[in-house]
Amino acid sequence: MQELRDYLNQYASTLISDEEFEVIRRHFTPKKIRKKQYLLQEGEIGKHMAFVVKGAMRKYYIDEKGTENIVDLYIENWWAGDRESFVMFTPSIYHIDAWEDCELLLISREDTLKLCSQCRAFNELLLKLDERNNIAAQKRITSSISFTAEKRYEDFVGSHPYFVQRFPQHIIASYLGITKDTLSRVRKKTRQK
Amino acid sequence: MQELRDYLNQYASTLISDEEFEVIRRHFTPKKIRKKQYLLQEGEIGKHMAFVVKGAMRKYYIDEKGTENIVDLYIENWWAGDRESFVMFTPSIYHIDAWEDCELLLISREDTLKLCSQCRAFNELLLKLDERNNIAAQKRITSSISFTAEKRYEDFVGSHPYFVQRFPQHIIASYLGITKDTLSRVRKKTRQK
DNA sequence: ATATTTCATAGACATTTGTCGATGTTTTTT
DNA sequence: AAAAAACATCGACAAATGTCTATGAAATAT
Repeated sequence: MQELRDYLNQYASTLISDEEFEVIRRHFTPKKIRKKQYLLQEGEIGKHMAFVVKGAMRKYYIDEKGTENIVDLYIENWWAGDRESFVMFTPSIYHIDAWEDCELLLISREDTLKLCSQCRAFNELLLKLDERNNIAAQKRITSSISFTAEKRYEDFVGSHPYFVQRFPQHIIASYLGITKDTLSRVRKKTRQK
Repeated sequence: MQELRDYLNQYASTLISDEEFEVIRRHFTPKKIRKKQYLLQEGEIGKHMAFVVKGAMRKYYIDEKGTENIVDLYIENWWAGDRESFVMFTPSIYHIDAWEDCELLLISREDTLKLCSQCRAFNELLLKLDERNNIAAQKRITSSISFTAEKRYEDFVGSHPYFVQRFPQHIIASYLGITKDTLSRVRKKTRQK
């Protein structure tokens, strides 16, 4: 759990006390899942958000052709989950599975709301997290609607170097909204410079 | 200001009292801007978020070729601003200007934080708003990295019918990350069905 | 150690989307 | 009312990206 505490302290405006952390800790459930296992499957309701203590995960949906379209990637200190399903209690269109063996900390919607009203630090965390997520989402949208494949990849490598080491190219290509073949071409071109 | 109050009540878990609204109201500054005027220009720090009481706005950045790339559109009851610049106090890469004459309510970063800690309803609002924004952003990302131009437009018309009436096609095309010519083709194809 | 699966690259070709210049219409400005 | 600007569409061509099949290397499972 120390990982979560360190993480919270990064976001809180003041250090989290032992008692405070004890309250927070009690609302999370540890869970381990092995490579290739699902945290969430299409059609299910995403009852939990998962803090990634260790491991790597991906979120994707499967289109009419049966192709996996990766929409999110997660490693340590990221939150995995389908926010829409989690908030609205609607069936998810996404799958989330483990790309590596994972250690997670789960929290339910109910406990999120409870913690949020009970614990100042947690409320703050959520606000800042969403803020950060929104900023990141805006950047990703800007990039995906107006950059070429080449620039998108450059950008990605620059801002997420760790992801490049943890996931193979065809996964990253899909995350960027291009095919593995196009990514391969882009990399070749870059190499020649 | 009634517009803001109605809006807040949609999000608050309980109706907002007169005193409470008075506190909130005091933190906002009304501002009118005419068509084509800027709310924010590239290089400036986005010191305010703007609640759109009336009118229509767009947010875009200008690339090396001098092309405007629309990244966001706003009409009544939307929040306009560059969140990154607003939160981090960094110069914005975006322009935000009025597409129609606008009535806005501005709030500064400082006042946002103040209100947030003073007023339960406002804190709740921010949480829910960010939540909704994140969900919408996820959808837009999913759409822009994995749908064709045709499906993206269909999707857009379905979820934002009002925008279609307020903005010309070349603006919407840019928002979707395609050219006006491609959108014109897509529409022609759809018409023939 | 061997067999199997996953991964990255390549080339040929198809499809989608972008670019550009032209045209006619509508809207706005003067 | 006339002139100017903004808008939507079109066609021809170019560029970017997708599709598919094949190949060899690397990683993983048996």
